[in-house]
Amino acid sequence: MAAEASPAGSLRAGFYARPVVEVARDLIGCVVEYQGVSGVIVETEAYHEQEPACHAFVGFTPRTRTLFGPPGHAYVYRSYGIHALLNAVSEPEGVGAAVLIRALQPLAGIEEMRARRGPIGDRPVRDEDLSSGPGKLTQALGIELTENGGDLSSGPVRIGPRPSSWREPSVVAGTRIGITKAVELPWRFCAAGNPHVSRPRPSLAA
DNA sequence: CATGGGATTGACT
DNA sequence: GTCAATCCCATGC
Repeated sequence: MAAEASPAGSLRAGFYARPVVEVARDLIGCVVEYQGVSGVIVETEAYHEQEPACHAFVGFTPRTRTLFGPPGHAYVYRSYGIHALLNAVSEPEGVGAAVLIRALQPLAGIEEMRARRGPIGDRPVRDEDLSSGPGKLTQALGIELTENGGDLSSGPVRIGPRPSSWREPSVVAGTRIGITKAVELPWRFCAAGNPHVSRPRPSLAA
């Protein structure tokens, strides 16, 4: 389904209140914006409380509180003690599920992203490496744990519909990255052939 | 209260 | 290819 915009330019809450795998696929091509810096989503993964790779698998705890809350809110958590990872809470309230935003194609504020990200060693970060990973994109946008729980249609972190300049992207599915449980589920979605997708690139077509 | 494990990244052999 | 950094929080004693 096409992403429906509200008058304010963000996605409607109902967009997220659907099966999380559908939301993950449909978020490809949508825009994440934070304090004037933005990018088009080119890679996502779905997580659901009924499979063990999802944080919500353990049930309702202080950590998973946001995951069980209303859809259309941000779930931001720290990974490996270093990186903040951004998710969009999905499914109806009471169901623990979210879409991990894994990569963006920079849209606005590219120099600000480069300043936050680089340099690596003595070189500036290449455009295709600015936000080609879940930790990279939150660093590039400046998103931290304080944004956990924010409303994605009215809060500081916003997700809006596909830019009019973008055609509907061709989406490729594959298995999720960096997990040790439920590794077989094909719940990773990427914009086909897009250079801003993280490694490894998938090969299966959806 | 102590321990252990990450939905990652970048540096290094 | 290997490996460490470093924080939150779930789990177990």
